[in-house]
Amino acid sequence: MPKLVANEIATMLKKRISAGEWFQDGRMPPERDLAAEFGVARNTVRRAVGFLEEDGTVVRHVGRGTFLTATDPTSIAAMVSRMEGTSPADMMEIRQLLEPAAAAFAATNASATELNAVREAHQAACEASDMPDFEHWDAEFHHRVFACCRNDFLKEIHNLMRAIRNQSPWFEMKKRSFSEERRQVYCREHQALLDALVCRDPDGAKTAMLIHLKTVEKNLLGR
Amino acid sequence: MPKLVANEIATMLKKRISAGEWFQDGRMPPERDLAAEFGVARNTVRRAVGFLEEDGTVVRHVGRGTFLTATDPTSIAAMVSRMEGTSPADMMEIRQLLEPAAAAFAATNASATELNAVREAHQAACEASDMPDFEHWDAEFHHRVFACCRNDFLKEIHNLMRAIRNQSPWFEMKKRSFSEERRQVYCREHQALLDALVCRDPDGAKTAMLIHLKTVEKNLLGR
DNA sequence: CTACATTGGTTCAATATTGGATCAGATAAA
DNA sequence: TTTATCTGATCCAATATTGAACCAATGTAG
Repeated sequence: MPKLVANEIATMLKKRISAGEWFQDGRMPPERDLAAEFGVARNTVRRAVGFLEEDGTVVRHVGRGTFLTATDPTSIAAMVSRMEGTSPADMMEIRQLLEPAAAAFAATNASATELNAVREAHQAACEASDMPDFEHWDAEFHHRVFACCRNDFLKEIHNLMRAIRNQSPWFEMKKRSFSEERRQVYCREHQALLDALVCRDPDGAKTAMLIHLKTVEKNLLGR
Repeated sequence: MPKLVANEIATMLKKRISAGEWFQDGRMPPERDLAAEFGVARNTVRRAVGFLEEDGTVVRHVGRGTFLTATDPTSIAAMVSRMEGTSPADMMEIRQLLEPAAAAFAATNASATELNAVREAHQAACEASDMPDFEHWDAEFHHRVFACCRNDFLKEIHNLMRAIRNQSPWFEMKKRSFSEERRQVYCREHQALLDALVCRDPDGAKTAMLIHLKTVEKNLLGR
């Protein structure tokens, strides 16, 4: 069941743990200190830490303190939690690695039905009236390109990237960098990519995707 | 200025949900906040949210809040479990996409310390006496190349691939395809890659990695 | 060893937050 | 007009948070 402030505090604590905050001695600050730091009552911190105790990321001892359990860095859960802290710059670098290649795969592998799905997402993005609507169809467009690749693993990697980018700090960033002018540029670039796909032109698709991602990077990171 | 009706608000909310706005903890803002944000009475927001509740996209709890029900397709756990079923062919395709690029990054970004770590893993693999030992240092060699990339996300993707390949069906496959002769080929190819890295030759490193992975693919998939 | 400070464990009453429900009046469309 | 919808307001019920006090286990200084 979802929780409120306590849950948010638990999330913050997890982030700071996975960022390596208290790894030197594995000991967390006292609950009273955390309460003061977060500006909430100790009871609330206690609930938050209770959640961490439930998933076993932490153990508590009366009179001694709260300690991190030795998390296996090779566990998939640990990897995923580290991935969630991916910086926008790192993410864009990998997108520029994967997505042009995916576009090239798509040009040779896509079925007519799949290409139609890409086209539909493109048109919906072009007709979108506001930022969340456009954002949705933009993401859907990229996702449907990956769906054409016939490589399930690649598709899942893209799902992972999409999920990371859907987290709130990213959302704020995208909202800041959005403008009607940029939306129209994106639509033109999507169109170029779509054209290359229907022409079954792998190199053209690859190039079109790379150009598009360079634009996105410039808008998002401001460089 | 068009008037906001409950239905329109409902569709706006749906868009924002599908754009990933509140996925971080699945909790929507309080109705009173939404009412203020949309500049509309709370009753109207209540009807709008009521529609979302009817389609089951949302559940409401008195005193707690309104929560998204859609967790599944975007759940990271679900993605990872799908990834675990990745076929060797799909995996090799993505390795050939990522690892040559990673090798190129490594050639330009690696510190001397990191290059030494790569060399150590290479030597340990060359001196390995049995297949599990070699397998370990081989994986470690590739991992240390990724560690040179200065892109944490890329490093984690490689961790993920490594974890998947460490599962038992993969191990059996690797055991079948192993031979002393092949081990020596791998060592020579690793050496070529290492040489390119210490020469700070991105293109050479990329090519060496690609050649190596083609060999691995041929041995593993028999084609 | 003793005395004291620190820290997590527990409980309780008061307050704040949040969704649920209803009503009278205003506004707009048919 | 009639009908439907939105508004602004009020109260209720369920849940969360607060602030405080006290307990028990542990560590530390003397």
